[in-house]
Amino acid sequence: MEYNFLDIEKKWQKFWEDNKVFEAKNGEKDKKPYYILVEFPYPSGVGLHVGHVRSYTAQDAIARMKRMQGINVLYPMGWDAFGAPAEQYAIKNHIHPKDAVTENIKVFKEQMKKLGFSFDWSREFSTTDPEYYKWTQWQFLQFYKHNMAYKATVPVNWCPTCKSVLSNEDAAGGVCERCGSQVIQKEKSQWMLRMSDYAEDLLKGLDDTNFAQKVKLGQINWIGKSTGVEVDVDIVGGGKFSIFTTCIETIYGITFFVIAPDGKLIKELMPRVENKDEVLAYIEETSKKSNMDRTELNKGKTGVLVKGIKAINPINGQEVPIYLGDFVLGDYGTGAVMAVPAHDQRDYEYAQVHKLDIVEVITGGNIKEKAYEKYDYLNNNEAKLVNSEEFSGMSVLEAKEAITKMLVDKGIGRVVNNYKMRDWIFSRQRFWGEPIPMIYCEKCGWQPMKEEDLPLLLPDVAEYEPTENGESPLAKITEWVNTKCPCCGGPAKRETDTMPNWAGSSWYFLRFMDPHNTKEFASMEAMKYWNRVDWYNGGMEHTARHLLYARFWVQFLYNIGLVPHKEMIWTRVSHGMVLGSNNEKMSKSKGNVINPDDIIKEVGADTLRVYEMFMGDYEQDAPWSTDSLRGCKRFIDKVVRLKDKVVDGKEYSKDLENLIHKSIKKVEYDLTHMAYNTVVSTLMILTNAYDDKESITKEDYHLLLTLLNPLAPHVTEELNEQIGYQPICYSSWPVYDENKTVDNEKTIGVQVNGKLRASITVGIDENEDSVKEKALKENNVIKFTEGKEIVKIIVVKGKIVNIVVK
RNA sequence: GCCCAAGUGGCGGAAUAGGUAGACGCACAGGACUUAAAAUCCUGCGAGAUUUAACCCUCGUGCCGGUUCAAGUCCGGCCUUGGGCACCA
Repeated sequence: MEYNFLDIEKKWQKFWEDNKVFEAKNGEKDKKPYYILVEFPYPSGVGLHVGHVRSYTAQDAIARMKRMQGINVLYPMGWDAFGAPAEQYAIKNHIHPKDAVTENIKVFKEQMKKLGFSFDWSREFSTTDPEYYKWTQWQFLQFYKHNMAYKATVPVNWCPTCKSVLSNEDAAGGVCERCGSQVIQKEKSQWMLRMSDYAEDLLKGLDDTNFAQKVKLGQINWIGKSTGVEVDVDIVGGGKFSIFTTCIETIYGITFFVIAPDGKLIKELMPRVENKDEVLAYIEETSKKSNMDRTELNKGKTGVLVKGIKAINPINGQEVPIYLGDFVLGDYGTGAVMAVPAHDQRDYEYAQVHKLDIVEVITGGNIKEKAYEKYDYLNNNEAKLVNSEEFSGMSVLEAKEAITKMLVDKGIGRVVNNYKMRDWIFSRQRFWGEPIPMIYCEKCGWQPMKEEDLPLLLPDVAEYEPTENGESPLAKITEWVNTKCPCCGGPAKRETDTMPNWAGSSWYFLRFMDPHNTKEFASMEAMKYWNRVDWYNGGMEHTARHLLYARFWVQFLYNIGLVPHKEMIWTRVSHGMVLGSNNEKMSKSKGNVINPDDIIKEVGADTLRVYEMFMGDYEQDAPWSTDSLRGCKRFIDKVVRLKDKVVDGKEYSKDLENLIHKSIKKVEYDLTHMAYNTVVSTLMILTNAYDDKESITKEDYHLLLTLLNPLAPHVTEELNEQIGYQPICYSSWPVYDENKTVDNEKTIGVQVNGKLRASITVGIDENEDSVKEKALKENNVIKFTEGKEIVKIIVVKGKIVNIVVK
């Protein structure tokens, strides 16, 4: 029997929409609130990906089950629609990005509706809506007013051919993605957010979340805390600088210092440098290299001696040379390092290239071949200091402590933490983003716009190309740029850079709690009601950056009293990708892309949903298999056919009761533990058991349909209606009876010396002696125990018997 | 290089607290129904030996070792694949 899934799915989608079944109400007191979130998509021109279907279905299933359990579920959807692709598309096709985005959103929304996701559409918004970005801009002003936003000159990736600023992604490999020319570094004045001030709080805040461990680790790695000592170093003939090290125990091994070519220090030293030309040339060369070149090519080998200036090793007064090397970064630590070639492989290679001394200060390695590094000597209890004056003979840990203490006591050392995480570069030289609401006045400097003048709308323009010198296209619109200074009223100019894509997505989950508020970005009352995002699902690719930005944003809002928790996201989980059938990432060029629309037409949304839940471990990548999809269609068809076996009956069939209660328990547990694939297999087992019977009761059938409903909502509603029940979306989730999930009898294995030899059926409360007796009577057990001494018999109740013989 | 995850049949994968490895599905093979096909139903399906036949006979969860009455699961050491970070001092 065929069922007409296309009509059925349309019918129920309309029913849910007409009856506003999935709209969540703020402040509902009788129900527990629960906030389920999936990352809102970037509405690209290619439409929804089958990967979206996987995570949206998973969260949808939880939402549907929880609603039936009487919980007030918030499951919202919106659009993260600012960003470069829409702008590129607009440039190519000469249409306004707004129009492209509107069109794409329409397609996405239609696709989502066709999949039957139970989103609360009444809360929908796009980050590109002025009513939304008004508040993004407002929040930027709060950052500014609390001295958390500032202007700084930072190097950006610059393509000299396209005359355009590139993101790190577009400049991968040091080559412009569009035209292939060499990317260089160009200094630009940019808005920055003081995110590094929050490094420690972002680290500590993780304790107040329930993020998956790998997500936490991703955050920790990104923040990159390291504890070490900052030491002042005097320069021969006056002046000084500082270095940062995590290996202070090796300080006697210093044979040179290396300073960053892009740092401040070399600029200060310049007047005293004897080989100015050489040094300047090296600085110039470095500035041409993108970060990619600096990190990937010529690792640790390039550099130039700074002639005429020597530094003094602070611990023993030795004079050593100073080098310029591009492996030292101007914006990490102090922009200068002590080089100990004997105990750092990078310094070691550098010393070899530049023919510098290598002095061993920790025993245990073979420094003739390579550096004896931290990782190795810390794991060697025998390692002792040498060539280190009074510290010689100490263990590494003793020396670390003693040397630190001495430097601190002398006032030339400080214990400090450094973080890899930098401040957030918040400017983009792009049109399609939130305008930054700042105004520059010759007299008053940078001034924030008045809050009541927000939103600062993006103007309509005809051209989206950046200017010759890489300014945002907004710079070309003089009538928009020229304005009055909010402070003195004199002539002033607007900031023409826009915000990054990450801005709008850093707080959208707060807006969903109160999306129509015109007075605030979200009321404290609404946020207190929903409390926080209970369950946030997204791809692993966003766990580092998006999540970190969002947490930073929220922590700032918390610190100025605008949100109820310092962490507004409780659980964060990630899903695996849906790969092409060839086990590779889906892409147009590989020709392995599956379009959900085609699948819906062919087998229906319910089948697609069930298949994507069944395809494998949710957190793991899984390849697409059309054969397996058909198997899921067969399963749904079987459920449909079961209707012919239904007879009246308000109770579960006696012989199914046990399996039914077990199934309820397992489906409920697995759904909330992301074991979606076993939810499907459990329901297949139940279906097969029904199918083995001549007839089943209406109640049996209704139960199966209810359990399957979160995954396959349309067909289950239809069949449920046909047997005369009220809609499942208005029904309660079944409650299992623990007593009825337990088997009265169980078949357990009997082992002899750990090898399975027989199986016996035992009662649930059968005493140990009786079980032992049964086990020993088995023919095969006798065969293996005959003539041997029974040492002991282990009986694990309901599980196994193991007879140990000698 | 560092960090993380994962390695189980022909394939996707199951095994919730160390307790009968391979649930469920796919593919494949044989059969039933049919004029035929599709659909459906039934049977088999890790490897190997042995056998007239059958069997819980042996081996088997990436490799080597260990702990345990018992290891896919725990411990130590490797190998491979995928992902993230990467000259971070």
